[in-house]
Amino acid sequence: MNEDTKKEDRRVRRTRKILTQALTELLQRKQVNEITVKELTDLADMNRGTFYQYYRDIYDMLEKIQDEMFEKLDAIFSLPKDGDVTEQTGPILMDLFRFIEENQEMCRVLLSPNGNMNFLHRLYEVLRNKCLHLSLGSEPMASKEDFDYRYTFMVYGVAGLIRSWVSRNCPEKPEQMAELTNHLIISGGIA
Amino acid sequence: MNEDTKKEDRRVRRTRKILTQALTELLQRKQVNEITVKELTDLADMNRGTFYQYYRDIYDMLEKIQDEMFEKLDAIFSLPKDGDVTEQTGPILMDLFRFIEENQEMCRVLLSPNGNMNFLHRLYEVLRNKCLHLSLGSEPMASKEDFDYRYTFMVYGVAGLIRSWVSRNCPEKPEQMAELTNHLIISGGIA
DNA sequence: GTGTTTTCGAACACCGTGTATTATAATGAC
DNA sequence: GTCATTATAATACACGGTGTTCGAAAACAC
Repeated sequence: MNEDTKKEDRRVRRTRKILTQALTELLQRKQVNEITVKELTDLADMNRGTFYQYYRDIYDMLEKIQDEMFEKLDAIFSLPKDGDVTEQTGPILMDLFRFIEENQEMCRVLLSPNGNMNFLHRLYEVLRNKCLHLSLGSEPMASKEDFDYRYTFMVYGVAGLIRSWVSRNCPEKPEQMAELTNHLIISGGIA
Repeated sequence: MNEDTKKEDRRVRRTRKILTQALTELLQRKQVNEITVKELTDLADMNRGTFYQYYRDIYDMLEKIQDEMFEKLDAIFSLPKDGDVTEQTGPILMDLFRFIEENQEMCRVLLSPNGNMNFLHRLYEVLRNKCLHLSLGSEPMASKEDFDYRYTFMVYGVAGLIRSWVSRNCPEKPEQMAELTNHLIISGGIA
């Protein structure tokens, strides 16, 4: 029994899981704003009042699900790595794409047109702070703003890759995507 | 009296304008899902029933506002250009950034964390189909998928530039942004 | 001015919301 | 297995926004 589960009753895990599954299913066919708590709990075959024991409303639920995802992601990036390769983006990107593949269903939904802009922004922050520490020093000269725009260009580019990948149901392997990404951000004139 | 206004009663224009202004104001301080029709029409000092004469609900309104924006944008890109410079992205990007600057308030809201993923996707489509016709043929060899990912990387990169720009209240001139963008997509290894 | 169109004010039923209460069932510790 | 604890179910409730309707008043185009 690990750190995550020991605090939770088995019923709580079950309830959260079923609710999340139901929400994922609903999000695949309609927008968040069209989803009611009643509808969700009906689909989950669950008492409506139980929902409110965990979430304030549908949006709160979606946010909490995202919180969980980014907590896990942070945990992955906080793991000690072999040797001292903290400057290498390759292995980090590998971890990233593996994680996204594992959570592709939710990622696909959240990055779709019906998705959530906040999710994209949080992904952007993670990419920027944890995955893509690049030195743009090789460029001859650039202002602070210039640097920032280049960085943004690159980070959003990677976010776009991820969106495209999951929307196609992840046909490429995470390793391939990590390699492609690495290539694009290096040969992409921003390195 | 031009094509756009002749169909509309002055009152209709006024009503639409006031409602749009009120929505823009509300969107700056709260999320879409927290906005009610009652609240909107109260702020607009307008009968609630009048709202329903034009929109089904808040989301419908937001969508129709976006429709208008992209219609205008399409119109701009359909304008005949001097000479035969259809292969040049520079002037097109200039038009694009000028348009975004003019509509920066709404763009800022729609690209913020409280924003609308559908708007980003539509922007993506416009960029891809109208603004960034690039030949990636100079690359030695690439599969169809590879090409697509590179393209996505670039287009999302530009979308990121736009988001970053409007979120800072457009400190740079549209011309500067067009130039920067042009530089990034050309020297950006994708050319 | 006249006919038309829009907005307003008011009323209405409807339904999801959020909360509370009690009873029942599942769980974990022993 | 027993027991105390905790989660879920069942039900009821008031509340408020929704979406629609109607006639009256106002604004409009000509």
